[in-house]
Amino acid sequence: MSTQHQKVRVRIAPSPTGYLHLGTARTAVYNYLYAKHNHGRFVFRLEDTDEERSNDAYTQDIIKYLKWLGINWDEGPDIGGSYGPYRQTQKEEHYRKLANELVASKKAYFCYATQDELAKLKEDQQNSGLPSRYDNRGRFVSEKQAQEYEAEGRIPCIRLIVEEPRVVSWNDLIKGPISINTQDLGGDPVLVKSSGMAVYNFAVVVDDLDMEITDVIRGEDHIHNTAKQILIYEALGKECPRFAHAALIFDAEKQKLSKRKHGEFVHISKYEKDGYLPQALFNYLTQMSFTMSNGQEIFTQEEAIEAFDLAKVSKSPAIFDLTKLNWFNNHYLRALPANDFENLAKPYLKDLSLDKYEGPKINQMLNLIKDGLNNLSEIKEQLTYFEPKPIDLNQSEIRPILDTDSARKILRLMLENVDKFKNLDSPAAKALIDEIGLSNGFKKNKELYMPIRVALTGRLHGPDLSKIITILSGSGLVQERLENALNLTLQIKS
RNA sequence: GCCCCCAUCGUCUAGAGGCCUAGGACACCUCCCUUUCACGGAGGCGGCAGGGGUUCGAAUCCCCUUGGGGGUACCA
Repeated sequence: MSTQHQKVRVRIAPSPTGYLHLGTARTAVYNYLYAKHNHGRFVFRLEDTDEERSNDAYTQDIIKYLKWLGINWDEGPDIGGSYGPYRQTQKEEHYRKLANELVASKKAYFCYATQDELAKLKEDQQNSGLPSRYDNRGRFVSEKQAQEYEAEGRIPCIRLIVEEPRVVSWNDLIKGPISINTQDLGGDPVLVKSSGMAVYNFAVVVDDLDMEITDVIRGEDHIHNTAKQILIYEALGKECPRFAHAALIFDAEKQKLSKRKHGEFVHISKYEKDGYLPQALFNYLTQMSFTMSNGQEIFTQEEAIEAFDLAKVSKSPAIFDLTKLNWFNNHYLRALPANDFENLAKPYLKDLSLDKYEGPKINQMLNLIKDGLNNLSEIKEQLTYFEPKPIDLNQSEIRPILDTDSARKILRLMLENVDKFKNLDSPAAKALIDEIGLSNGFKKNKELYMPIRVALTGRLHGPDLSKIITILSGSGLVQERLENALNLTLQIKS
């Protein structure tokens, strides 16, 4: 194949009929890695032939989030390139011209069948238990009949003549050999709609030819399209690129990820908003169906480029596993330099009333919980007890810890010494708690620490107690909460 | 219905006929670290869909069955 001597050129060709989707992103990742691995070019093109559903807001979203993921293209509608235009709607004339040439060379024909006729055909076929397909009737329309249809005002579409039966096959770079009989393709496929716009399968082939695409890497939902497209390449007298079809991404019920069923969970923007790092998502998407030979799972984009190999991409579908994504994201969050983490985390504090804290204390809070985060949107829930609001101590898990003589004693002792905690760093605060406890017969155990933790946070679990006190000190909240807890447990006693 | 693709722990996978008593990761469980949680460390649970072949030998090759998925538009 001559393509083997050419420089690799691949593309991602989304249609702007929805926000950037996990499946599209994964396909983009594969194409990008393949291009970079082979020192080739990566092209971004818009397949906007569906004028009904296309929307510029979707285009902007797709571009934004592909870039967010760290995927950059060498040519595209936004940056241009020497193989443009990169939007199909700008190539309408071009497609039509090529289709007309196919008609002139008797490889295609005008088909005057109406939507109603086709619907009737389909219905009849279904009623008689036959597979529904176009019956190629338009091939045999006489010149005279055609003129009559024209006179009637019918506007034809253009269909490709497909030889049947015949086997179309290719060696898929992911799946291996695939063969499809032309009889199963549904009849002569439309090339140009009666609206004058090229149909997806035709526009794709023309574009891939125009852009000298050497490798087409896409989802396996395109396998039958590939057979049709190979036929179009042939009719055009051109050689095909190589094809690779990746298995789809499923949900936990093994259903294809879809906007309809999964809503915003398939949108990349959802993950950005929830506080997932692009490197985590990129890493997860890459390793989901691809394993490095040494088994390494955490890797940089550079390492992925170096190792990527389509032959090692799994043939079977993978279930999108949020838990595993969380693991990756936790890893990358922890790996972030403190400054970067703080800057990324700040926006997630906006729904918390933390005005009374100074910048350094805010940063301390964030670093307190950094190691346990799956994503940034978990920050809010984990820091609520720093807000100057009352704490609910009557929860069934919490209350019994306060209602003991020993708890009342330590709370009272802490209150007596509360001023001493001001301006202490956390090791000093820890030493002071221990000193207060030990000199009053406590041991360094739950009995000493848990009532304090519960009084201050209303929770059984959380970061280091002395660090919490350090941040809370100076706000007046330590004293207020110790008093509240003590009063509560004294009330119930009397 | 018809066509195509796929089939190893719950999930993602390693495995290209002997290295497999099937390896790793996530999740889960136990223990350690520790005042709690998280992080980290050490263990554990758990799988070749079924049936026929081929072979001295099969998770690996072939066939059938079953299961899952995708496609069957003048959508992309």
